[in-house]
Amino acid sequence: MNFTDAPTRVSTADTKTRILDAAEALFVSGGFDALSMRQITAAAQVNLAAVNYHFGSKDALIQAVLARQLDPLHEQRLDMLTRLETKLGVKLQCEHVLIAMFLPAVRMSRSEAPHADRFLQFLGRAYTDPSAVVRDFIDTHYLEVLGRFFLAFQRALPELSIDDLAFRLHFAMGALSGILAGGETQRLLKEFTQGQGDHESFLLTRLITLMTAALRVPLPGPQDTHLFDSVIQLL
Amino acid sequence: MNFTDAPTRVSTADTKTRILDAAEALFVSGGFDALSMRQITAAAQVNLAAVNYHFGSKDALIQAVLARQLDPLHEQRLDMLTRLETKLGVKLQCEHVLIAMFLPAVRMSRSEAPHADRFLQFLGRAYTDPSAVVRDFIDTHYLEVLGRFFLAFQRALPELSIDDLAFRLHFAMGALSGILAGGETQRLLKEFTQGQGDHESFLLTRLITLMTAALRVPLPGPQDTHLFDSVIQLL
DNA sequence: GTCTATACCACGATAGAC
DNA sequence: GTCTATCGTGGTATAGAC
Repeated sequence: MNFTDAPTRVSTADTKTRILDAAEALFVSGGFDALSMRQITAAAQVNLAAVNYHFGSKDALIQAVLARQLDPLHEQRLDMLTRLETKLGVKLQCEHVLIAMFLPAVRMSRSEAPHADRFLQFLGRAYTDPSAVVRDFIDTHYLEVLGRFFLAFQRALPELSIDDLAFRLHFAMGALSGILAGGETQRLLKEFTQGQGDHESFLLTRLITLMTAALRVPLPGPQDTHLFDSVIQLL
Repeated sequence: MNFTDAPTRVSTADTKTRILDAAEALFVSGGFDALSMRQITAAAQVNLAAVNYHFGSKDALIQAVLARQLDPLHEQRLDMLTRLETKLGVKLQCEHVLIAMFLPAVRMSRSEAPHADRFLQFLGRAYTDPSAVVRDFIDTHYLEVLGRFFLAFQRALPELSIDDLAFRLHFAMGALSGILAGGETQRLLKEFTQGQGDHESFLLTRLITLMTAALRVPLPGPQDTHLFDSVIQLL
């Protein structure tokens, strides 16, 4: 009496789920560009038109794939931030906020959910994929979470103006993307996956240290450009 | 006796140059994806097959467009770095190296070359374009220059191990991309273009301050993860 | 050597039959 | 819900004119 089949290579689940699974696997392998409707439908063993029927378009399909993985992540991020805020109150530092951003992803990759082992690979793809569809979705889908984290950063870094904080957060988030996109990704993922606590702590601390430095360093005033001007003299 | 024509909307130059100009203009407007062979050849008033004949492929064409603008930039960057190194010797700081990376772009945008005014727009596109072709070209084309700058950073930051420096440079360069890709781009470009020295100094100093902070902050040791561990306790 | 006309194949999307 | 047929557009390849 096997009404719920064990997951096999080609799932016996309904068409919609089969399409989602196939698209997700192909997306992790090669990103959005290297992914055609004909490939997806062939892998999922459904008809070419099925994607358009169930999701409306290729863009909508990839957004459904992204949402299925990112929604729980964002939930955990918000949850962890809330718990840290209530427990620490005014003692909340920007390091804590950064932890609330990074730790849930590591945690989820170790859960016992269906594709948890591939989760960090998926996350790396999603955050670094060059296609406009993926980037737009990440941005808009992040808005709510980012707004919540922005407020937390504001409280942790009251000495920064709103504009300055936005500037530096752009800087710091870009830096994270740079790390993920660069050659360090594999090493990071390996450490994240294999690390038994020590590596994880060390690497997270490392990332958070660099980010905190950029978030906390005081800016020179408009008149305080001695170094720059003196260099100009040399040229 | 006008053998050298004044630049008009549709140049009377040879086919190859006309294609390059048309592709460059369209690239600045909408990026690589929003750019088709049929659009390019129509704008350049040449046959569709001309691109393939002269450049081999659409990818090769865009690489030629990129090289025409970026080669002089890299030359100036290396030149400025060399001059700073010879003048400052062991007193070279990482701020100076960063200046050698950023200032040439600002300088070139104010030169009297044909399309100098559009240069920063072009640069913004080139460094943030999501397409794989553009990114790969930028990366590989940068390798020589980046290697040279990496050595300069090594001398300016002898306390960092090679691995650590590589990690932090990825971080810092990703941050720069984040700034360029984010909503700050327009403001930056505007300041860069309009600024008469004060704004330029201030913004460059601002960027360089954040980067220097991330490059110079000491990392906690492997055992020194108190903050992190204490936070873990809370959750 | 240059340039043109044209054919080719893969893509995403859609209408309409079943 | 599912399928087939087909459309428009993309990059590319080539035969042949000049």
